[in-house]
Amino acid sequence: MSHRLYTPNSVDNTMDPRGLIDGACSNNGNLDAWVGIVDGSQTSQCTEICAAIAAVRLAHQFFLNGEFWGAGHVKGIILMTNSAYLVSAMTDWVYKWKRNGWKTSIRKPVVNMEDFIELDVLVQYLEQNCVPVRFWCIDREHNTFVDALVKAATGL
Amino acid sequence: MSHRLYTPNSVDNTMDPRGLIDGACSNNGNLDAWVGIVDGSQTSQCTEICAAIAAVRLAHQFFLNGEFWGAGHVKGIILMTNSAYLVSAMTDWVYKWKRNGWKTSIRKPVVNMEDFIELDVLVQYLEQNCVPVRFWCIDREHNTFVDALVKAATGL
RNA sequence: UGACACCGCGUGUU
DNA sequence: AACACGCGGTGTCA
Repeated sequence: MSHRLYTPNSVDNTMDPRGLIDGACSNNGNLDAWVGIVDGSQTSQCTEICAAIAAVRLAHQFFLNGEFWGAGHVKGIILMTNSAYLVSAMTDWVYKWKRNGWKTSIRKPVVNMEDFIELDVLVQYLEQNCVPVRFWCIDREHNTFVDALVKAATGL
Repeated sequence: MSHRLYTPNSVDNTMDPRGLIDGACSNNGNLDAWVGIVDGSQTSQCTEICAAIAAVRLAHQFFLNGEFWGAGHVKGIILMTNSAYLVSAMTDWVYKWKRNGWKTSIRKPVVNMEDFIELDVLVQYLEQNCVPVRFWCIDREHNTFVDALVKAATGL
């Protein structure tokens, strides 16, 4: 995949490990926060999932491998996104999909199945290692905080 | 029934009497063409049938009563809809239903029986008066023509 | 199992 | 304003 991954260069050691993620596709999408994905060939939904995957991978390095900032100071992560699609998928639909063989409500195959499986595996691994992972949906109006992080991360 | 019926305000006298019909339910459906039905309490299937009934009633006034545009210039009507349910029902299933006492393939009563009967009576009456009635199923992709009529009829 | 319709929500791009 | 991508639900039939 030809993703561009954004991560903050310098982060406060005591920062609350809540993750703001965002995905964008094509030439005008360069939003990011803790983790952002920009890809020109994927669908918008795919970039949202890939951003979540990258964020959870960071969480793995942080919590399990202790590569970032020294581990052990926090108890879980919260992924905040404006994608109701992503939140509903990871908090509701995945459980049905794993039961029914990844079929849509109209019995068609789930389109981003592989990415969702990858994300789910990473999340479940964290959960089993006592690192709760939560998905929060935040609305467009409350993105002032996100914008600030975007500017800080991209140096704009 | 609390239907709203749309018909064109001014129609060319020589217009081809092919009917584009459409039904929608709830608050966001105000598509129409020659005949459109909007209802907030019926099912989507019911509105499709009701739109067909309204269209055939217009055909009655046009062909049999001569109320519209002067009769006698055309030889039949074609109802174009995107509802495979309506087309299959009127071109295939009704004949079985009239034979088997309006029973589904799993021996349940046909849900919109009364509306189908009303429509069938109107259609048969036209047919017996040498006015052929045909149902065509048109797909979503070829709705450019329909959209133009919708805009003209609704004044958007 | 398949088909069609209707409705709702969100995202992305121009 | 337009396009496309994704999901859920209900109503109907074969």
